[in-house]
Amino acid sequence: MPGAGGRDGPPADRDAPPAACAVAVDVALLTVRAGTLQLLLVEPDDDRLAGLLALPGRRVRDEEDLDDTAHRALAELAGVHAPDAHLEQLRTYGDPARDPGGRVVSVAYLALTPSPGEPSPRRRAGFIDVGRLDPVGHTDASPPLRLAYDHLRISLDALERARAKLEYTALASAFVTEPFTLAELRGVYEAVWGVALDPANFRRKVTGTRGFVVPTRELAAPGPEGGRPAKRYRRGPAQRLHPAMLRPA
Amino acid sequence: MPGAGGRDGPPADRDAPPAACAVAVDVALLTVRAGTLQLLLVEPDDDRLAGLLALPGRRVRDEEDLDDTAHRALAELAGVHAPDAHLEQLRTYGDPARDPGGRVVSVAYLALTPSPGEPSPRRRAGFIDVGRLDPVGHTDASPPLRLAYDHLRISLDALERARAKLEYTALASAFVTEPFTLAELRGVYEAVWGVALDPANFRRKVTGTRGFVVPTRELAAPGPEGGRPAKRYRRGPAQRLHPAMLRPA
DNA sequence: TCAATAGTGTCTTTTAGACATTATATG
DNA sequence: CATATAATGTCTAAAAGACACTATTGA
Repeated sequence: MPGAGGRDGPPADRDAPPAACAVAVDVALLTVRAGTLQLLLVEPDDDRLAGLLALPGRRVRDEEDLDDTAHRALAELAGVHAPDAHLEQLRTYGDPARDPGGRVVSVAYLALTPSPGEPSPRRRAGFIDVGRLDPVGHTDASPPLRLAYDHLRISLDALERARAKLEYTALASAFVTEPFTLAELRGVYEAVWGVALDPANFRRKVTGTRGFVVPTRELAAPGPEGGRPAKRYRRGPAQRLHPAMLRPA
Repeated sequence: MPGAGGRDGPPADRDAPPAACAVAVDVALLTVRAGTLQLLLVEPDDDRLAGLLALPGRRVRDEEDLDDTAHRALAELAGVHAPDAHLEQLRTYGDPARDPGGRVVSVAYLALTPSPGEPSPRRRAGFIDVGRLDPVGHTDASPPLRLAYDHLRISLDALERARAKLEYTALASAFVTEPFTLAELRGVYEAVWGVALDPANFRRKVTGTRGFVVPTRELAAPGPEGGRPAKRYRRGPAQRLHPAMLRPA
């Protein structure tokens, strides 16, 4: 609701003044590296949070659009400059107690990018395998990850959003660089969903969905052990998949 | 991003102070009445907005959860008390220029309820047919509706969200009161999507999806012109539909 | 009886899944 | 040649869509 200036009518209806309010943006950036889905995390500067990891996040500046804050958080805190990344709002987390230091309403974003070739992030930032977010099944070699604030919940929500959106949108191509092979695209689904897909049926589904991918005339170089060269494709204009590509039960 | 208190490290990295920031909640409440999908709108108190309609919205109070603000906006501005309504976040609108009176970040909600028996809202509030939101196809009897701020866009986003969610979730039952007949549930899909569905195939789909609806032993009274009495059902535990009920092309 | 609405059965088309087969590369 | 990966074809099972048919009410 806008109208902060003068909308709320007679004094009896007027809301309480804003007092100590803060709006921030936190970004859950997912990428596929080495066949696994990974999440970008940073070490908070706050010493009171030593030993914890957090999503990159920044306060929203005056006159700054929320999307710009998201890009700035990635750049300033993780050295990630990804202007072409897919960026969408996840949801807004507004529990009054979510930050013990004061009320902060956080607009969480989901970002999807192809894997940066190098371990790009400068600063104290890096990618973790999303499997380490799972509250169960940890080992000595992979202790349970501790995230600051409610960032574990945000991360899990982002993960579920990404998994769900692969089903009914063409978003998987946001994880690969153009041009790409269908094996690469299939690898995205397999990494995000954690399942193996039948290459033949996957191909039939993808190429049979109008506008999902468009073929080029290029061929990819085979791997070191040979194999038929794969055709390369680019993203098509389709946003939604009809019908959806359902996760195997 | 929380950590308003002390997270941002050295002064060089510190974000600008919050200054004049405001967070509000706007609610797009949809219901099905008389076979059509309708949206709840109110008249803003602000005289500068005379002639416009708006979504019910309120500032978020200190220590108030966002969901609570949504319920309060419905109650205070439209007299709608619907604690059991389906309420979910739509997205957050943060364009610095969206409110000419000052920066207001608005967390928009989508609310779905069964039709209130009476034209319940007190105050200057009422339901409009969502067809009137369409930017094209207006007549003299139905002039184009003018909404305040960016509330037209929010309303259209809410509409599309509701339409999409009927496909792959069991959310349609949020529009009907229990117990309900399958014809009533089908009427929800037809009103929200604006299409006619085959009763037989709809029944097969709904009853064949585990946990969507559970039968009772009750029968509904036939209409004034007769007809076989319909069985009544209640909502089942399923949240998602597998596979989805796709909108007809 | 008829009209109206609820519910069932059946057939066809489409889509998904399993998996065999062919094609093109490396060593 | 063998092996590896890409691409195509075929069969079966599941689901969607069209629509005939039966069931139960009011007038």
